[in-house]
Amino acid sequence: MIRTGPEFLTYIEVLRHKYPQYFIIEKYGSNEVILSQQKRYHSLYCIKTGITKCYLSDENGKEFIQEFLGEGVNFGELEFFSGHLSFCSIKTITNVEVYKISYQYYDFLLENDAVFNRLVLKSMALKIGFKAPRHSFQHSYSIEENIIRLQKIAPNYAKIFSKNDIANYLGVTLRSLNRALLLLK
Amino acid sequence: MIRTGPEFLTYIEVLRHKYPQYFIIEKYGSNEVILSQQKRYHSLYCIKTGITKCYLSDENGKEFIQEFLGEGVNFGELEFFSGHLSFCSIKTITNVEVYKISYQYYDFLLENDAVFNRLVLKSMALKIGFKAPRHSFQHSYSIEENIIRLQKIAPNYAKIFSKNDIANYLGVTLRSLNRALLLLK
DNA sequence: CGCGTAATTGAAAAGTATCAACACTGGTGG
DNA sequence: CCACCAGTGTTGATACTTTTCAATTACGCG
Repeated sequence: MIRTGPEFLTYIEVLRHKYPQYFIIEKYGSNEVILSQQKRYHSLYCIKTGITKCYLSDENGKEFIQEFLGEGVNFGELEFFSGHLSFCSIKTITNVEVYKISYQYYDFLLENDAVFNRLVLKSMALKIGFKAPRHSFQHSYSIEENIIRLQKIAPNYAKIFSKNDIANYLGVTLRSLNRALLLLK
Repeated sequence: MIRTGPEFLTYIEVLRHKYPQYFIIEKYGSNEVILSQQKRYHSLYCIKTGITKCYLSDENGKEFIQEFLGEGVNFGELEFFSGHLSFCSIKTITNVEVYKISYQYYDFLLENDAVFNRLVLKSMALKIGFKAPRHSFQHSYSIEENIIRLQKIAPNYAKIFSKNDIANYLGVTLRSLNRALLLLK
């Protein structure tokens, strides 16, 4: 449920010793926006500690949560490659530390470090593979079944996420989520 | 609605002159399965001509269409990087020609051709950026609004895709799609 | 012409959203 | 110590949307 990228994070830590000036650590409290959709940024981010949510909001202000991101997951790379504005917003859930790498240095690392390059490719492949089946599954099964699945993947999910976030993650209203939880008891 | 990758295709054609033995052309008729989900493959594919659909099917046999793929889009790369089985199935809609590149050669090109490497990264970034907002939009708006959006993006969509495919793409039943179409008249 | 597939439509059932009221909690200030 | 408040969570009633099921028609092709 919370995607992580330990392999990527480990390698970031290695690179940081070689190029310390490339990596800036930023700290956030809970409920802070790191990236806002439809804006221009100039850095890649990689989560060092903590949990964030990646979401799109529509004009009514409703959040559609794509996924929860944990340690080692990077974001901001899509915009670098595509040249587009940011696709989604990133907001912290817990306290969060991120490594921030300017696009300039990111580009350098991609060109000159084959291991890094391959890890970036792999992390993007995993990102796609993670997102795709989620919507399909949620669509094919009832809310109850989706909750059961959540409980299996992350038994402590209720302690980490607010009810609202869970509802937005499942793509249903809070009311429907509550009814489904009642039926499960 | 139909994602394409002209830039990637152009470069594939260039590479093909340099390494002709790397690229095998395969031809398919309509309604043929090129990739089947949860299987192991050993090649990357890039669409030369024609249209395919990328979908996941659940145990009831229902297809959940992720996206329609057109010229220059590649698939089979996620499995190469992640080492997982195929995420989704790919089935042709029209007649299709694909370039097939073995993972071995793909790997070689990634390591030794920086332009190719960057195009692969870009195409993956676009793939993510294309898929993400779709489910969000479909969820936030009514079926009618989604159809109107389809008509704007692809005015001739009805000539290319069956009603069933369109319903599966929008994530609704055929019955609901038909009712929405009636209401629009 | 007959067959299978695709498309259409109606009626009932199931699922979900909307709206509104109310409970619980922790923190703040009188 | 209590009253108040904001944020979060809970619940009921109703309206609306979508699915399910079933029956029927239209179309392309051997």
